[in-house]
Amino acid sequence: MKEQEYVIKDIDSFELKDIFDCGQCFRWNEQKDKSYTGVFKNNVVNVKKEKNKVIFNGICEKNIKETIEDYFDLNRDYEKIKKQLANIDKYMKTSIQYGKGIRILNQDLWEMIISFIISANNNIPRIKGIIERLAKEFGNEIIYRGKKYYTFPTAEQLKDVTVEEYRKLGLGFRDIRLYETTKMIVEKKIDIKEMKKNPNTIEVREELLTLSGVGPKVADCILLFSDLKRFEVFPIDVWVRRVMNDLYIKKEDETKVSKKQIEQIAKEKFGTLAGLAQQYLFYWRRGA
DNA sequence: ACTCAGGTATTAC
DNA sequence: GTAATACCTGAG
Repeated sequence: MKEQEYVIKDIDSFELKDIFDCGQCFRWNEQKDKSYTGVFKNNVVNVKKEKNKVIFNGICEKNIKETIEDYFDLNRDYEKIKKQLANIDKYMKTSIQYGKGIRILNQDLWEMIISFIISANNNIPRIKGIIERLAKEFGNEIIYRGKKYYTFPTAEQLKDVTVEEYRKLGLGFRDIRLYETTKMIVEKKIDIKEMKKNPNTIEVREELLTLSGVGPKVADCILLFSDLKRFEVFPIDVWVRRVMNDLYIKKEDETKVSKKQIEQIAKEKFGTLAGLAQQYLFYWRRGA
């Protein structure tokens, strides 16, 4: 396939570091020239920011302009969203200033399910390593600028992988979860295509929770970061618990703060934009 | 050697 | 329902 290019001038709310380091994705890596290269669906793309321009270059299955507009959520007015959230209080204002270039990517649902199962009780370098090894072992090769890249393996491609093989790739105790979840999806016990059509987030969440390795936090990450795009959820991990306690609850021991309390505060403060608020707060507190 | 990291599943009150 | 505990692995 041939390289394509797409250039955008004067775009708001678009900073490479904020987008790729805010915790939503695992397959974008910074290059020597400060650009980022990543693999998503059957595409390999390099993104570079120069002055008032953003340059997208890569191998895309379809038209690069449409591919990028969809993946980078370019048709959403983040300036408007940020204004709304910044009005809530001074903490939101601060965190939004910090992560002003964040955009929530439209990532593949299946990839997000597997990626966030892997993320459980794990650290980012290791999560990224595992995903790369999975892709190299079971995904498709794409050559871009003389270098080999690998697509995220489909459910079909993981169908016959054994628990032992996963263990060899360093999955650890998540091996069985990957195996079982893949099986459920391939056998259509859970139909992830139908999920996208269901506007009832509560129902979709319940369905996700039946998958092995998917608990409340992972389910919410999937809902928020995949192309399900449910902005009303509020994934609570250690960092979010920390920042919510620091700002709004102020208990001595943050680990004793109940999830319920955090959820309630998130709902009344942030409403349908809770997921976005979570991202700004998470990124700010973590100080990436 | 030992702790910790984007939690979940299991078991026990 | 809510609380305690084990769990692969590899980096610091």
